[in-house]
Amino acid sequence: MEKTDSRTKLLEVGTKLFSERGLNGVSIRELSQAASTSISMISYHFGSKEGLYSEVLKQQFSSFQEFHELRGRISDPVAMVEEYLRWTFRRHRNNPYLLRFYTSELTNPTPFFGSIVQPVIDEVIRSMAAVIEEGIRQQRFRGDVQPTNAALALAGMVNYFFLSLHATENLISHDPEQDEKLVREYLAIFIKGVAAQA
Amino acid sequence: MEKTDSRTKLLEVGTKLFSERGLNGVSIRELSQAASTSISMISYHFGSKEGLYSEVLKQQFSSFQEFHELRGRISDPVAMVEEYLRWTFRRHRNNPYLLRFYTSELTNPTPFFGSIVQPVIDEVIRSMAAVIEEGIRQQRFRGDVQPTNAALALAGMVNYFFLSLHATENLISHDPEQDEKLVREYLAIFIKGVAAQA
DNA sequence: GTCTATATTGCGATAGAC
DNA sequence: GTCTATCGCAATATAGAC
Repeated sequence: MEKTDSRTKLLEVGTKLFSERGLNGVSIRELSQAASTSISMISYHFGSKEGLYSEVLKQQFSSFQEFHELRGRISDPVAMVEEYLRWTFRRHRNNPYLLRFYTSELTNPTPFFGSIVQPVIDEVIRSMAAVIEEGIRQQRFRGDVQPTNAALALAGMVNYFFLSLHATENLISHDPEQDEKLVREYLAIFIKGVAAQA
Repeated sequence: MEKTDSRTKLLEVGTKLFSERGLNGVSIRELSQAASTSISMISYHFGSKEGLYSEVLKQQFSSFQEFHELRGRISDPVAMVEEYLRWTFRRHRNNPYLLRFYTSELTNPTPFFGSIVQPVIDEVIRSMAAVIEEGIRQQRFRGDVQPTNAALALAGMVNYFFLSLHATENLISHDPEQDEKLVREYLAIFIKGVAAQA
C-alpha cells in the first residue's frame, strides 16, 4: 500500500524540481538525494534523466482530459467560455507546477515538446476557436471577430495571470478565494469584447 | 570601426543561445566557439558565464525605455491602450529574443530576476493600471473594472500571442504584415470589453 | 529493487605565454 | 586582448554486489 517507492518518489521530486529549474537546471544527483534514493534508480526506472523528465511531462499534460468532458457537455458558447475560464483557474490551482512546464516548454523547448505539449495546445485552441465560431454563427458575437485570434486572446488573458504570479505578488491579491471574482471579471471583458452590438 | 571584437561577438551569440536554451542549457565552450574566440574571453570580459548572461539580460530589458516616452506623450486612455499594443508588437518584432528571456525568467528565475526583470514588469503593469483607472474616472470604462486585473489581461492577450508563436504556427498566420490588423482586433476586444455602457 | 563504486565525459574557471 | 593548456570538480551513466 505504501506507494512511496523510489519510482513514485522520483516522479514527485522530479515534478517539483524540473518545474522550478527546467530539465538542464537539475542534476540526477540532486534528484536522487531529494528522493532519498540513489542515482542509479533513475536509469533503472526511467532509462535516463530525460526519461524521467518526459514521464513527468506526460503526467502533467494528462490533466487535459477534463477539457474533453467539458466540451462534450456544454454547447452554449458563452457558457463554454465561462467554463473554460473556470477550468483553467481550477487546473492551475490544483496543480501549481503545470504552467511552469507549459511555458518552459514554449520558451525553451525540450525534445518532448512536439510529442507531448504541442498536440494539447493545438486541440484546446482549435476547440475554443470553434466555440467562438459558433457564437458568431448565432450572431451573439461580432462577425468581424477572428475566431482563432480571439481564442488565443482568451487563453492569453487567463494563463498570463498565472504566468506572472510571482512577478505580480505585490500588485495583485493571489488569494484563491478571489478566483471566482476573477473568472467573472475576465468573462465580462472577453464576452463584452466580442459581443455583437445589442 | 570593426565592432566585431570578442566582447561584442560574445554578447551577440549569448543573446541567441541563452534565449533558446536558458542559462543552464549553454556551456561556455559552446559560447566561445560560436563567437569564434576562446573560453577564457568570457572570464576576461564578464567575469563568468553568469556575468555574460546578466549583461545580455540588461541589454534586452533596456528596450523598455521607449515605454516611458510613450506614456509621457499620450494622455488619452484609449489611445494609450492602442499605443501599448502597437509598442508591444513592434518590440517583439524588432527583438525576437526578448519574450524568451522574459518568460524564461518568469518561469525559471535566475538570480537576476529580482534586479533586472521584476522592476520592469512592475512599472509597465502599474502604468497601464493607472491608464485604465483614468478611463474609469472619465466614465469611458466601466466602474466595476479592476484596473490592475484589466492591465494584466491586456498584457496577457498580446504577450501570449508571441509566447505561443511556434505552438500556433499551423493555426495562425504569423506574417508581420498582419500585425496592424491584430492590434486593432485586440484593441476592439479589450476596449469594448471594459467600455462603459453607451 | 536498491545500493556502492567507478568509468568517462564535459563543465567552469584560471595560469601563464605571447 | 587573446590564446593554449590544465586544474578540479560535477555531470551522466553503468557494472556488479546484495
